[in-house]
This record gives sequence, structure tokens and C-alpha cells, in this order.
Amino acid sequence: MSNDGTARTGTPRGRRPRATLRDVAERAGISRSTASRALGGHGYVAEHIRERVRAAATELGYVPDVSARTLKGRSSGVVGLLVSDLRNQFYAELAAGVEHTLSSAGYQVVLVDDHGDAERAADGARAFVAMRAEGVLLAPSGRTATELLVEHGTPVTEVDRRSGVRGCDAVVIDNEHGSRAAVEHLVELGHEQIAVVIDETRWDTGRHRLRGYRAALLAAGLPRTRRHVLDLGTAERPAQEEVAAFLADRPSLTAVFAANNVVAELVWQELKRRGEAVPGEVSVVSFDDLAWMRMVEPGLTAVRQPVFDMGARAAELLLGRVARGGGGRSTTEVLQPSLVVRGSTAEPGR
Amino acid sequence: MSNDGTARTGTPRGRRPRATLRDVAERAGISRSTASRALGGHGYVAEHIRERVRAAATELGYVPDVSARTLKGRSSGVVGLLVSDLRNQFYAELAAGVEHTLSSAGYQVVLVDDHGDAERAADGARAFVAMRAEGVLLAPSGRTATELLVEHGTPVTEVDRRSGVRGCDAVVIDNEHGSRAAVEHLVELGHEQIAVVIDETRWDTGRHRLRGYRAALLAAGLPRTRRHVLDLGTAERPAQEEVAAFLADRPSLTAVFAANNVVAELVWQELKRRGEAVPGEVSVVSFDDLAWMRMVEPGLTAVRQPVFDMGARAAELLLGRVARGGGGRSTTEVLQPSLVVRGSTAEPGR
DNA sequence: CTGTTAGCGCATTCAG
DNA sequence: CTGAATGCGCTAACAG
Repeated sequence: MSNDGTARTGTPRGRRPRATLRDVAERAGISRSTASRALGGHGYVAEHIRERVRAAATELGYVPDVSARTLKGRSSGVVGLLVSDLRNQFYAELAAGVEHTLSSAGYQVVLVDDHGDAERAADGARAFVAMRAEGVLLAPSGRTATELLVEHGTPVTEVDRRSGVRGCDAVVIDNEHGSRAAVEHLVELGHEQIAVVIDETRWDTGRHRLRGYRAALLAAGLPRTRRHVLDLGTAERPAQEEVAAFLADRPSLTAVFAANNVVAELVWQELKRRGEAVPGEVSVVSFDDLAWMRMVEPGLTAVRQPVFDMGARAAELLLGRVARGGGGRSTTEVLQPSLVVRGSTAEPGR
Repeated sequence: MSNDGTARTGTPRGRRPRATLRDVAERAGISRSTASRALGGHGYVAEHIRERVRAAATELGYVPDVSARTLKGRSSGVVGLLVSDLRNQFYAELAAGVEHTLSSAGYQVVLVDDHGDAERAADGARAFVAMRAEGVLLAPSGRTATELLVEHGTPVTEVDRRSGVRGCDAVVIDNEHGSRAAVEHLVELGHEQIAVVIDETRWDTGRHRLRGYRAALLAAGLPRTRRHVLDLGTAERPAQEEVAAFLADRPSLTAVFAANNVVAELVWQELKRRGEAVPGEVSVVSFDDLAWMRMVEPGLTAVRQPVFDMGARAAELLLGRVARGGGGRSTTEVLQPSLVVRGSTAEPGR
């Protein structure tokens, strides 16, 4: 592949047409079907012929055309991945996990980032169908994409959340358990005025985190009040303002549970801006553990999710279903998060 | 597309074969080519026929097959994106920028993460060729991928770095200028013992950052010594240890310039571990401004790069070349970074 | 304006 | 063991 020669041959203007199997066959002085067998490795081909064909192929820099192969009815080798915000480190890591498994298995990953727009998600889904993606991994902004794909019979594995659409596998975190552990940790430290900040409760992910928060309070015999729940998803003002007003209005709070990394950032920034001591005046816990949370002082106590693994596992599940021809009962796999205790949580100071 | 009905029709076992153009044509009672024209929007088709075909298509849930279209000689609609580490926020944001532009233009992004492995990068490049990608965006770990693609005549735009391979466009940051500005900032504050920590000098990116560092010292009439340069790329021990030893051996340092976000994290952690006051004892500047750098206390002074825009711009450049049929002289676009001064830099304390 | 014909590159019959 | 023929789904000539 290095002492190719084709590069030196030069192609002054415009590309010379890609070498095709016919070119390889001609060069090797045999028929196209034999060439196909020789390169593909199936069927009987005399060893010396195979050698000759291989040589011709590399000399010509032959690369098989996947569209032809796909059209012929074989697999496209493509898997779709739809995420709702690649700039969010959570999704980036998820994507990395997915990509790692998939490319190791010889698949190509087609990436779509819907940027929080369900319309883009649906377009992405249609594109996957058009490409004959063998399967799709989904962590999108709306459920239209999921419906569309399931309807078209494309194997789907949801990651991090479930749309409720029948017929797709899923890999999710035990969100209720994780957030319950986070809040119980605060309760054990002696906190009684614990707020939760969240920005999305239309998916099960957010709802379960909220449920875990409530369950922990209930189990501890602490009162549960709406006044301690800030849902930025339903708020009108910009998130930052909303958080500021929320904290300003509730001076008696001694702890805040941030239900994901985005709100954790908002809360952290606002507490810093207000000059509130952490954990002296307010303890903070985050669901989802990002790099910055161990860079800041004090480090943030956080519910750590195996994000990369979740992506990888989802990809495996999908590949399994693809291998089985898309059939079988749908599975949901639940991964366990773990609480990482750092300096941002302590006994209430007052 | 919503009141489809095909979903309700039900497909008990296995998928029913995807509807093809032939099915649509039959249902509409016309020929395949007319159906093609009606749906594709080219050529003349009577309005009422067009309506009928459209209806038939949606009823059948018809989605055109890209492999067939591609094979027929039209564009694949695919663009490759190769990055060296998606878990690094820098690349994630780059990918987001690329994806945004490309998907807005109706292209599909095939993502490959080489995880620092040049072999994987080369495999990715071959996959792009096999898929007939119309072009490829490259921020890979080695230069083999670039060579391979250029040799095969695939339009290539490099991002963030240049391999030196002839015949590809590039969008890069003015690294020398950026790092010079960073170090000049330190010099102006009165620092004379300024170290640089870097982990990669085989690409122009790292070399230019080093050059900027040296240029700033030279311009200020300060001595340049190897003792103040830590290149983790050539070190034997684990990076963390190497940084620890470096700092421990050089108590006279008053400032550290971290040449990218990865080493910035290492340096920051190590300074924290050593209990050195920032900026009291040591000032710190980073090249590349990540979210955590404004979360920590004091905030990190950093050279901010327009990462998302760089990805987006590279995608535009590539699309431009694709539109021109791949011809024309190759361009390199240089984007300017800017220094964001925060609390991590101050006059030397002693 | 519409239908018929042909071929993109490949893998797979089926004969030899 | 090898070659000739066929068709995947689509679109672009060309006739009608």
C-alpha cells in the first residue's frame, strides 16, 4: 500500500475514476466474478490466482464500493447515532463509547446531533432509513425519531432514556436509585432543607431522578414541598436568572441537589456569584460527574455514571439484535451509578 | 407522514421489505421513471400525477435508497470526520461545529475516533473511500490517513493542524500568535521564570505554540532554556509523575504556560496537590479555554479558540471544494484566538 | 409530458 | 475451480 506508485503517476486535473472490480479483473487477466471471490474470500479460487488478483487490487488502489455492495442486498455496515447535544460532555463521552465498540466491530457510525430540536432528530432518522442503517442508537430530543425508525423496522436501542415506544432495546442508568443515594447522603449529614434543580422532566430520566429525590425525603420522614423543586424546563426566564431568584428566595436551604451536569454548572456558578460558602452554607451534589467537578475547590460530590460504558453496552446490544436479524424480545439494561463523595457536602453549618 | 397506517398494518415477524420506487409507481399506476421525476422534482411531470405519486409514496412510507442513488453516480451525501479523541472536549466541540454545518447542508457525517491510534485512523480513511465520501475533515493522530485520502483523490480539509501533505485545505488557529500573547501577558506582569508544558510537538500545532513561547521570551530579552520546557510527548514516565517531578525540581518558576487543555488539567491538579497558591506563588495560563477553567477559583487565564466555528468553517470550506468538483488551489484559513484574562495570572509574588 | 431502455459496481446464481 | 449472466434500486438518455 506504500509503494503504490499511483500517487506518482499523477492525475493533473480532476480525479481519475476510482478503480473498479472490472479494472482489477482485467489487470489480473481473469473474470470479474473470480476477482470478486478472490477478494471477498468466499468460494473457491486457486491460490496463485488469488495472489495475482490481490496484487492487481493494491496496484490499482482498489477499494470496494459499499453502495454497490449494499444495493446488492448485503449489509450497509452503517449504524446511526443520534444525540441531543454533542457539546455536552455527557453526550460526547456517550458517543465515544458507541463509536469505539462499533468501529471495532467494523461498522461505520453516522452521527447526528439534533441540538435539542426534534425536527432535526426526525430528519436524522429519515436519513438513517435512507442509508439503510442496520440499526440506530438514540438519545434524541423528541420521540418522533424513535417512532419513525421503529415504524420502518430499523432496530433501535435507546440510551440514557426511554421514549416508551414499544419494540426497542434500551440501556439506561438507575436514575431513581442514584438520585436517592445522593439525597440520602445529604439526609445522613443532617440536612432537612434540600432543594432539587432540574431542567427536563418530560423524559423518564428526569422524572426518575425527581422520584428518587422524593423517595429519599419520604424515607427520612422529611416534608416534601414544591417550594424546594426548581424545574427549569417549565420556566420562562433564562435559566441563570431562574436559579438566582430561586436561591435568593430560599435562604433557609442548606443543600442543593443538581439533577444533571448542566444544572450543576448553573448552581455552582450562582453560588459562587452569591459568595455562599460550599459546603459551609450550602452543600451541593450533582447527578453526573464531569472532569471539572474534581478540579474545583471543594470538589463536587457527584453521582457518577458509567457513560462511556453505557454507550459501548448499547452498541453491543444493538449489534446483537442486528445479528439476530432484528427479532426477539426487547431488553432494557439498567446500569448502576455510584456516589462519589467529595468536599462539597458536609453537615449543615447553622 | 403521521397518519401513515403502515404501522397498524403490522409486520408480525421479520421486516417487510422496504417499499421501493417500483412499488410507489405501481400504486400510483404509472412508470418508475415518472415516479422518480415526480419525487425528485426534476423534469416535467403533470401536477395531478405528481400529487398522486406523492400520496402513494407517503402511504407506503417510501424512503429513497441512497446506495442506489449513489451507485447511479450521484453524490453519496456523506462526509467523513476523523478526530483523535472525542472524549477531549476540544474535539467534541469541533465535531459539533462540523456536524452542525454539514447536516444543515443536507450531508451525513460519518464519525471516526482514532483514539490516538494511527492504524485506526488509516482504517477510517479507507472506510471513507469505500463509502465514497464526498470529502473528509481531518484532525487525526497520524498522517497516513491524510496521505491515503489525498492519494485516492478525496477532497480533504484538515482542521486544527496541518500534516504537510500537499493538496488539502486547512483551517487552523494562529497558534504562534496565541501562545505568544499568553506568554507576553506573563512577561508584562513581570515574570521571568516561565515554564511551558506540552505533550505533542510532532504536529505543527504544538511546534507553533512552542515557537510562540520562545518568541515572547526572545522579544522580552529573557533567557530561553531547555530546563523550562517540559515535553510530555517524549517522556517515559506517566504524565502526572513527570509534571510533579518537573515542578518539584524548579522551585524558582513563577509561571507555567500549559500548551493545551490536557496539560492544563495536569498542571492545575499538580499545583493543587502541592498546595501552591495560584497566582500567589505560580501564575498559570492555558492554551484552549474549557468550561472548567471558569469554574475553578481563581479562574484560569486562557487562550480562547473559536473551536465550534473552526469546525463549522472547515466544513464550509470542504463543501465549497466539493461543489467545485474537487479542483482549485488549496487554501489554508487561519483563525485568531484571543486571550481571556482571569485570576490565575498576577505579578510574581516574591 | 410520459414510458422504455440501459447501466452504475458488486455478489451470486448457474453452467461449464 | 472459473466465467457468463442476472439483478439489487435508482436516474438519465432517448423515444414516443
